[in-house]
Amino acid sequence: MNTLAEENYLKAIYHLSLNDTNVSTNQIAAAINTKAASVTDMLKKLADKELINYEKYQGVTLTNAGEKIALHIIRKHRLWEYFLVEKLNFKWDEVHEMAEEMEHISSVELIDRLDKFMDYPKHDPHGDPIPDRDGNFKKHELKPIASLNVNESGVISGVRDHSPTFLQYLEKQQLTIGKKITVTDIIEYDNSMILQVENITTHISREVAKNLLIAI
Amino acid sequence: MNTLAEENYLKAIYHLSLNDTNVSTNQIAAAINTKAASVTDMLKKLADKELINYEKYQGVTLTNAGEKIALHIIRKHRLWEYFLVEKLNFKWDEVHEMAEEMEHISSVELIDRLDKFMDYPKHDPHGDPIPDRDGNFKKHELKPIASLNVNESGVISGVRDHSPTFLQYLEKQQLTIGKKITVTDIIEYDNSMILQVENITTHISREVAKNLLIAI
DNA sequence: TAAAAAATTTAGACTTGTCTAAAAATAAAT
DNA sequence: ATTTATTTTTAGACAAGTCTAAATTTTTTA
Repeated sequence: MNTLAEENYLKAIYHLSLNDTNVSTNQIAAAINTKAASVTDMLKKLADKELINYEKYQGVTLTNAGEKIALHIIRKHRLWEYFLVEKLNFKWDEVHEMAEEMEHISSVELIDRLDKFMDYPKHDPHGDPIPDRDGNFKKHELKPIASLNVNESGVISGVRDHSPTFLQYLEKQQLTIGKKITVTDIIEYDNSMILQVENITTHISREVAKNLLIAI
Repeated sequence: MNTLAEENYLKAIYHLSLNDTNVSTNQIAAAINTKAASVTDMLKKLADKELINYEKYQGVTLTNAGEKIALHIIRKHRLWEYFLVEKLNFKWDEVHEMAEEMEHISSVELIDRLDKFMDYPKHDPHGDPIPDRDGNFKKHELKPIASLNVNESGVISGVRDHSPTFLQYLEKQQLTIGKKITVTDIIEYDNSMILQVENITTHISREVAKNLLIAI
């Protein structure tokens, strides 16, 4: 088994890999809240274990083995988040920190039974896909509301910013997963958007529109 | 917050305190699977934090603060065990190791909601009492089946040995929590006992009779 | 009650994961 | 294409938790 620190590095590298193929030392340091020197040390260990491909100064990629571990941790994180929201009635902005601890519980059998108990959910409370036990998931293609034109519609299906502040704001505006929205107007001056969310009208900034995703 | 190691020491000391008021270094070392020298080191740290009363060579007791932490960990352990058995359908001999990890999840709110979700169970799958959020529980008085005479009865309410082997044996003999048993005979030769368990007759050794508990 | 045995503590070392400060390599800019 | 700035790595140190071996204290036993 891997240590808690190793798991956190692999997870961070996985997430960063979604934006950049090669992940840099500084990116990891920022993501994991450590110093670059500490990251370098850990990268050597992970490379020794053949969980990452690492060449000095060149950044890293996950090996298949490393990606498998990362996806298993992400599976656990997202299943526990689903559990916390659906069974224990937490709000979607409250569950991240708890899941951050729970994702390190090791039993595979436990997580498979949890999955079954909740009837194999496909997405976590923020719309992120839950990998199956083999690490497979279909990444539903999403695009920001910001990419819509006037009179176009979509179903809210994910967020790009997972911060509690943003999630709380969305909750208050009823901009939650599954809601159908239509862009009724775009204000030229600041590119902010007027949305029709079911029978409510909402005005969101460009910033929000960029971070709120709909299914393609 | 306390480290994982500290939590494990406090828990071990609590359990050992139930049998001996003063817990010795060697007892802790055995319980926690470390060496006596390591225990001494940790005892100093716990004493500095005022979680235990420690005087060199004299063994330790928990302070109120230490006991409170221990009871909270035990609360979490037992609630998770209950969850694993009642919600995820694990058997009572399968859950200890998993709960051993889950008991260190820190959120108090999480554990209180879990408690509510399961409708405030009073005992874990092995019959051990679950402390409430303040660390209170009524320790139901139990006695071993070995203390019964012929024709006396009782309801199985706990075990003294929590090992999977013992639990599996009991399961097979249908000697599980809540079952009513009556002693129909005691064999003079080896003090083994013949039990009537609902409509089944079972023969158990003295050893088993000592480790299987009924409500007084 | 003095010697032997057992339990406990101290001393010193090791591993994991982190840090700061300095050195080296890469990337950016004039 | 050099110099400058940025990024990354190395070197050396530290805290937590553990270990072995040796020293010390307590307990047991003759």
